[in-house]
Amino acid sequence: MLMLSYAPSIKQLGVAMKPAEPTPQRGPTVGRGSRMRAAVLAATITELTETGYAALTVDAVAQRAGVHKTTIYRNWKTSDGLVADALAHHFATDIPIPDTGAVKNDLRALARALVATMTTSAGRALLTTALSDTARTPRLAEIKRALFEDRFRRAEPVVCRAVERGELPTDTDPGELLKALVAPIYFRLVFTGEPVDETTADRAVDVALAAAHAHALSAP
Amino acid sequence: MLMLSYAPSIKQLGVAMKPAEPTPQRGPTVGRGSRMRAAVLAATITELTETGYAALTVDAVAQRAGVHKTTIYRNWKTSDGLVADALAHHFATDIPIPDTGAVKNDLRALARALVATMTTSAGRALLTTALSDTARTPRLAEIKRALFEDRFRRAEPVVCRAVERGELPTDTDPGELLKALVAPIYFRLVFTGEPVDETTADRAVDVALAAAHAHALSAP
DNA sequence: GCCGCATTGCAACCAAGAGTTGCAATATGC
DNA sequence: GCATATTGCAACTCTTGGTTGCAATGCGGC
Repeated sequence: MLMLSYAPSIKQLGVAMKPAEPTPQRGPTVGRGSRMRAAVLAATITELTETGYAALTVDAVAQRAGVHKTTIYRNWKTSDGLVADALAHHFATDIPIPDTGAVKNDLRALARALVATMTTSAGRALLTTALSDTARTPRLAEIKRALFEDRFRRAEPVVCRAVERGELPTDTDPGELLKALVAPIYFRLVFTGEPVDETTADRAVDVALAAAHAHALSAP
Repeated sequence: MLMLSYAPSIKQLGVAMKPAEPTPQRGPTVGRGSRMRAAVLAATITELTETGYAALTVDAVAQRAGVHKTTIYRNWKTSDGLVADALAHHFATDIPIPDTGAVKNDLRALARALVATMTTSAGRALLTTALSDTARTPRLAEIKRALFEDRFRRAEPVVCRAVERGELPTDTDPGELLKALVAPIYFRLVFTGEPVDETTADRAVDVALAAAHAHALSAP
């Protein structure tokens, strides 16, 4: 399905992707292994954004990374594991939790940050990959959970503080409100394909706050 | 096995298929061709629900349908076309548009109908298939559009009638309200995997109505 | 500087699925 | 019953996923 014509300059392109900054958690092994790792993960992300998850080829990733196919198979058990590893590595940055003193500002910051990350090419690749077939690939399902659900949990204090300040009804469920906040954004990204920008984020905030004030977001 | 009937809307979707009627002037021929067709489409749905779209093989569909692989390749141009055809047939039933005289009841009927169709095994198969890789398979993208967006357009009169009755603010945008209605349902189905039932549907109605009354769903 | 060892490159494999083709068998509509 | 279109069947090619044995090379320790 994927035609791969041999390009002699691929090795030059692959190395220029990401500076070898492997963040070795264990000290001594800063050998070629980690350089290979960084190159392969970067190449995987690039391949995901360009050809998509369904058409991803291990050979293409290997050539883009300037590495042989066998090396990838020896360092990652499956191609799903490779993709999951690359996505987790690329999206490992923690979302900053705002605390401006006003719910509306805090939620706007959260929603806009979400829109910002998901409208990048890597963000779209993450969406299509995480939603592709997680039922059969536990590793991807785990990544999905980590990248979507766990971010909720970190954002819940924003809602709790608002309730304590009296800005929101006491029966407001933090998880419900956050889901009501991001659901329309994800829906547009995944289903309708409408353009999503800061206006979309701000409108989502208004909808979620209106629902909370109407006591429609109490604990289920 | 499910019995499938012909749906005239398929041809509007542009799904690649060979017309089963060699003599169109004399009505549909109920020869072996259409029996084969029905069996193959039903087998495709079953395979989708059991093994998923990514792992779908034409051979498996053929064996399940009691048909040879060649027959499928001769009647459908690509496997994507087969899947698109099967999904379009299976979900060709128009959602009934309620008109009870009260918005809340109408929206509840819509939301509950959506939940009912999407919580079946075929509904889940539709979701995972439509979200798998629509960027590279135009036919699946078209099916997605037809099955998600177009249902909105048919449901818009529900909102328009409510505005005319004075139940909703005059600045309410029908599309925005319907998107706010279904987004949390799809979000739970696709992302969080929470159990989705009629309670979820009713809560989505409350959220959407609260947002509309707060003028948060005006035209964008 | 040199050496041992782990890692990588390489080519050759195997397995499986997509898709095609020529021909025989068969059911359908007349 | 017969002509014709449709299906079954087997064999084939091509691509991709994934593995293996062996040679080559880079790394860290001395």
